[in-house]
Amino acid sequence: MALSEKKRALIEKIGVHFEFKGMQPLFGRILGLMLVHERAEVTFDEIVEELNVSKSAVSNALTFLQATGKVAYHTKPGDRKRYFHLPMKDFTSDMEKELMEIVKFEEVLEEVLVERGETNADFNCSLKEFLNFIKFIKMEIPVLIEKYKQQKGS
Amino acid sequence: MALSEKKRALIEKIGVHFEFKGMQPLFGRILGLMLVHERAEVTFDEIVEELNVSKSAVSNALTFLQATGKVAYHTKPGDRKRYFHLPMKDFTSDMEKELMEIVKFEEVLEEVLVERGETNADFNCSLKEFLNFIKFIKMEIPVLIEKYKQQKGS
DNA sequence: ATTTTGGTTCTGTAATTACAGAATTAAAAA
DNA sequence: TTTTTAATTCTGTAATTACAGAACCAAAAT
Repeated sequence: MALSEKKRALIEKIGVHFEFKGMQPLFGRILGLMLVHERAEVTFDEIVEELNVSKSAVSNALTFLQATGKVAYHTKPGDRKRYFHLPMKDFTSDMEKELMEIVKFEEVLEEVLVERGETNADFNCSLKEFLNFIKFIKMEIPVLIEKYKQQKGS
Repeated sequence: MALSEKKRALIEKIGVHFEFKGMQPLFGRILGLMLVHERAEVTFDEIVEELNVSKSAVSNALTFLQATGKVAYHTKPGDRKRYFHLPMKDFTSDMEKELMEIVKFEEVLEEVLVERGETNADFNCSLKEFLNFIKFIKMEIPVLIEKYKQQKGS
């Protein structure tokens, strides 16, 4: 299955996307390959061949991606290969985690506020406002996601 | 102004937080210093001394942090120094940008869907569902932030 | 006019990252 | 039993990152 030029370009684009999120380049490209691949699943060797990388790199990448829940695999009867794929079932909770990661800063800011003296009332006030805002977002994100699930179900 | 041990620890913690977001360690520690500092503003030299880093490192960091809008400075009459600080006014739009960054993936996924054939209806369907979800979140985030502003104003 | 202050820019480097390649292993096939 | 397949693990390395240090520069103070 030779990939089209367009698909190859997309894999690179997806790779860059995940690289921006702190992942190693190859890790993101593997996710990209799974996304654009017709079967939406790839074997170890297919990754090696399509992306032109070493087996060691693929092995490390798959170990990491599986450990972090980004990738899973299934097997087929009478076939020794593993078929790696994206676990698409629960993307909502994935997204929720990502969104909540941003508001994690709340905890640190709370500590900052405790540690700060009273000499700079203006700044302390801004900080408190910011904290209120973060807390608001933190509370509303799960509500938002629940709202989506409701709407979808109806 | 000698910083307390607790504040120093907090600076490191904040540094790690921003390092996780892809920033250089020092960049995050400078933001941390500004957060815990009583005056909530620091001079170039104060950064050098409190964080025990070179002037070049501080210069580079401040250039970057100002370019990306994370840091600003003001001056004082009869004082040549710049007083660097966090621009706390518009943290809501900062947060909005961060949240919207996550849903940027929508654009790439849309391209993926266009490029995929019809052979894997199941996967394509999951992809479409995921896209719907991302679009929903993308639409609702600005609404959420507006809601906060309303509530605060009243 | 020269020195000092506040900061920048350039050059080098230790440490880390992101792999490649070879050796290795474990299970299944021949 | 030997060989093949599917993957892992270990070792090395090119490239990049995150700084330090020194030289430099411009404006203000002396």
